[in-house]
Amino acid sequence: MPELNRVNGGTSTPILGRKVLRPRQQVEDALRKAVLDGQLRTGDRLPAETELARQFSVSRPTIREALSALESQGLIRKVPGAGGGSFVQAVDHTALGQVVQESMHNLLRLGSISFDEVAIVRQYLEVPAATLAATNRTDEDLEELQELLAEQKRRTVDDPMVAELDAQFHISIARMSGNRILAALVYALHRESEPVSYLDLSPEVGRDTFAQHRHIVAAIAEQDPGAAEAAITEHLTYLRGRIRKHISNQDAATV
Amino acid sequence: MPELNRVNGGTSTPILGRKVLRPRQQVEDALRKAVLDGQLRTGDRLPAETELARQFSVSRPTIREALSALESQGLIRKVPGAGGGSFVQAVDHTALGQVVQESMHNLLRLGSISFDEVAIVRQYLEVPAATLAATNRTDEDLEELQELLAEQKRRTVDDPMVAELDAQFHISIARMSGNRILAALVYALHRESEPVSYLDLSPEVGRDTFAQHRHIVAAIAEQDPGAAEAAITEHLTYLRGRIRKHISNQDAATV
DNA sequence: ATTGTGTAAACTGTCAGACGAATAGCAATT
DNA sequence: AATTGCTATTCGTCTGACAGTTTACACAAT
Repeated sequence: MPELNRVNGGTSTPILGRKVLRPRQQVEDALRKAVLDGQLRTGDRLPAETELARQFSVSRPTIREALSALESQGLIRKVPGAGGGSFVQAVDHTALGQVVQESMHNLLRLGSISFDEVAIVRQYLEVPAATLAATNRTDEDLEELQELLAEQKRRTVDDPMVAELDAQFHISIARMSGNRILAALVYALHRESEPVSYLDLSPEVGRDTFAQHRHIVAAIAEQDPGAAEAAITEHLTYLRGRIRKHISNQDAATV
Repeated sequence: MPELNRVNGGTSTPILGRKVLRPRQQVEDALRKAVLDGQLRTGDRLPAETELARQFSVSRPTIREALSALESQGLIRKVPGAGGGSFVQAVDHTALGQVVQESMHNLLRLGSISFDEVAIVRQYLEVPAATLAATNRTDEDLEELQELLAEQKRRTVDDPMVAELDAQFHISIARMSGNRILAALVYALHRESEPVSYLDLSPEVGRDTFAQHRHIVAAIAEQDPGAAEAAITEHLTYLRGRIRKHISNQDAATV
């Protein structure tokens, strides 16, 4: 009596019994495929929910559930009102950054990961980001960094904008690396680790970090990857010694 | 006449006009908050949809839409049937890995990012992963690596399991780093870059990479981070020169 | 010519109620 | 002990309706 399941590795592929796909799942899969295969392009408008319900021979709530899933993934955007509908979205690497940030935010809240883990991984990626930025930056990139520097120079350490400007500085460098995944990950990691918030920020530390930022920008200006790597490494090492302990953290704190 | 909007940075916080929250959004936010604040614990069962509809004074489809959003985020799991319902899930860093993998998969399909970007970032993270694994590995970790090595030794380069065993090898090392974010990111980056699939895999290359894997494991066994870093760097450098060009890729290919 | 107001149309958001599908638990039968 | 049948409880899907939102257009007022 031959076995009715074909054995493949550790799992069995049934000959007869296939897992049925529920209506909502079929609709969701079909629409996602249309988007990912390029059959639907960015900006294209999907038919109205009532029309999709007619085309797929399902009820409108089933369509709604499938569309909501695609919206959660960022593949479409829903617009109410006349001229509304579901529109295919331009999905780029910033969607990855946001999805990572949101997921890490939840995990931090749940205690599944720690700030230290976030901060350490951020540092692993900031070094190559600066190095690549030195190689790949444009003139406009450089101007932008210099403007950020000028804005930082105008601030004292008690200004609430200091943390935001620092974030913009590092996130911009990652963007200028030319590697979009690096940019997305550094964005998310930076936003979730909030390094400046945990820094013991005296006026002296403010001056030191500003000088280090200037060295980083100079290396990027000179398009010198080695100098950029050295400058960012020095900056991160300096900061590592000046972190207040996290209140909820039992381990040695790092930024 | 004072302005009715309080200006804060580039955005305005209205004094009077606040963006209204739709019923579904309120329900979703309330349930998410209950999970993230620890009011609901892993394994807890939420009330039935009809009961939640009664408690929130909304219709059941509205509850369903809110629950579906939470399920998309991995915060709950829905179970049909008697004894079913919505259960709070244990969310750990593997959820981050999956979310990143899915997002990157879509972005690759859409052409928003390239394989090279994925592969390069993976390499940036594999070096510290091996280094940390040398420091933080347990005896069980080491046994697992040695078992993976033994399994790899049994395979010839045309065996379809070679790619999977290589993936397991690298992903396991990242897990042994003890940094959960690193583990999650390396998992996703490895799964999406599929390095072995793009390798020009001759028997000689197979032997060389196996020897390199053995050096990596030896360094991890000795708990020597410097040796682990050197071994993984050598391995990645070796592989970088032996990649077939990506079919859809215009740039120089790397792994 | 420009601005403001009202209306209609077209879409999504939500509601109410019903039935189908899936599942666990329990009792009866073999 | 294993199998089958039944019941209750939940989620999944359906139908139909109304509410809310938005755009476009027509018309009146300036």
